[in-house]
Amino acid sequence: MSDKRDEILKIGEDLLRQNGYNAFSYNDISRPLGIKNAAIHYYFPKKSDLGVSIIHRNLQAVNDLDSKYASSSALARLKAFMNVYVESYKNNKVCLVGALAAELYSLEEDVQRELKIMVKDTLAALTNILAEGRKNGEFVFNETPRTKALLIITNMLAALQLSRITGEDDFSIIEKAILKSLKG
Amino acid sequence: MSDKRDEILKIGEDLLRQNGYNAFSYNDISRPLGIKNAAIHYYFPKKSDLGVSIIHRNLQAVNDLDSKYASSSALARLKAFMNVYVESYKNNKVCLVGALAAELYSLEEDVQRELKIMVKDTLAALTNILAEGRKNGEFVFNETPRTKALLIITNMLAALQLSRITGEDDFSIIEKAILKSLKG
DNA sequence: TAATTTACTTACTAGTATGTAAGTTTGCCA
DNA sequence: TGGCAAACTTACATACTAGTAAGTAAATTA
Repeated sequence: MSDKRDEILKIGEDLLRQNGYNAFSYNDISRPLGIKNAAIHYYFPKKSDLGVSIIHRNLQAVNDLDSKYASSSALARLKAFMNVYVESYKNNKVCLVGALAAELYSLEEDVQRELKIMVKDTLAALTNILAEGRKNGEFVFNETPRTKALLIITNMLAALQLSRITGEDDFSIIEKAILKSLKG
Repeated sequence: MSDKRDEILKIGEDLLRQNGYNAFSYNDISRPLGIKNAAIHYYFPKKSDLGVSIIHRNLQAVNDLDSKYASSSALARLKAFMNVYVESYKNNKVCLVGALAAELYSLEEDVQRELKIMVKDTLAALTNILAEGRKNGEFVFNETPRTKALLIITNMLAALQLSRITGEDDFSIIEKAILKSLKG
């Protein structure tokens, strides 16, 4: 995989998560790289190809994280999971799913399809962490693991969106409340 | 306030909440109304004027709801509040805040400003309902009222975004979990 | 060394977006 | 009945946008 292809993906993802999918153009990517917009089409013929690749890269990151921490405690795995959102928060970005979900019906079909896969995988990963954590006594909660995962993911996803607006440190408040809610 | 102005606002809001702010044009609004795109500019010279008005209309709706149920129980008020999201869910739309938050930095300054006001007001309204509900024994929760409000709003906001993707009835699962979490 | 591939650039098409300016129709009001 | 304002339309300017086609220099491979 070439350097430039990776740089394009990185800049594209940044723009997508800062401004939205329909708010960035190939020129916005090519300009900081000092190349022409047609060069982006060389790597990603259509914008949807870029969109799909950005999601794919994130999906791999989720899976890599999952296997890297496979033998760690459920709490460590949860914190690694949540850290993805913490990093986003520090950089004033929303998460990929949150960025794309709002514009869902304006997205090309292949992008929608890849997004669905990512959501399914992410939700499954968190459900798994929660289920194991409860089994070994690390976590306490009343909902089913999948329901609790839904609650946590929605909290984190929207916390990123909201705290950009309120300007307060609402993200951290929510983050702490989630961790507290898992203690008996 | 003219009929047409209201129709424009309604169609604009629908498009905004289905596809996103940067995904609809004045033509998308004028076509179903059988008028020309320049006619929309007559009512809303700039797109940001339309954006601001759409938010303003929603803000009023939140406040109207607030005063309409002023003398009702906290649970009834909470249910009225949550019903706004339930209606959105039925129509496959995200909420206004969720739609705009994702594209925040691509929005014109006046739209960003109005959005901030709406978020502040909405959060204050829910915080109030929760605080009163706890005071009179209707609700039980450990967090501060504002934190609990943040948790509930993020749950609802992102539930709308996520359930469009998963295709499951995850919205209803989350809705029930929220209500249950307020019982002692 | 010749042929081919990679990684682009140049130049362009076609379509769409926001927005403006000037003109037209319709109905009301003095 | 004359004038004026509301609610448009017509026509246009400007600026992007995604995407394509053809060409090119440099590196790689046969």
